[in-house]
Amino acid sequence: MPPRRAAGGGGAGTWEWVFAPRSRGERRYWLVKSEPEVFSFEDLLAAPERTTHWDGVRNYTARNFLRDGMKLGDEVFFYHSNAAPSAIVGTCEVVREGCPDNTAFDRDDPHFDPESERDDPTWYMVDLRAIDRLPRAVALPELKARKELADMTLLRIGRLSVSPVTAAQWKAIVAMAK
DNA sequence: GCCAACGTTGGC
DNA sequence: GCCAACGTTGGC
Repeated sequence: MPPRRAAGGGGAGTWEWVFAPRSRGERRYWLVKSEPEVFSFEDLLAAPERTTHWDGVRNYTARNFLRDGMKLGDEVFFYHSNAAPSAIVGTCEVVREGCPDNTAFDRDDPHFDPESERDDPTWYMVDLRAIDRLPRAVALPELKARKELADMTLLRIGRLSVSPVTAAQWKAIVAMAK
């Protein structure tokens, strides 16, 4: 069930549907954002094994999705933010589940966080492998125009860089991209 | 624990 | 470049 409200970190209960136990073999869906100027879907396709660490996320709600929500084989939309147009452009899959984000321990990394300890890490990442470009990018205004996507977390919480997607939303968007 | 100030994200 | 949204910080 999608969230009733766009509440962010607030009560843990808001995100119960995301962390609820899965039925056997159940696959779930997600969306990650990246500014194409920084790291684009093309960059992911060009990466070794078409895989990258999805690190540097410094928001607790997003961290919880990375650490506890995303499981091997889950599928993930790749969204270009701050782009012209901002759009969902490709799909990837989770190839490694949540593990500590080492960039938080590196003084020279822009995402260094002195509060995060190696034996009790604050921040987590997953590994994502590109599957494919969408046949057609689906731009933000198109998403907003669809009634059945009104509850989509991407549209509700603008600042969240990792967000859940329901199976119905996934299906609708894949159909839009044809 | 409240809330104002501040910083960041990201659409436009 | 502006600004709305909202998460985070810190004073009290």
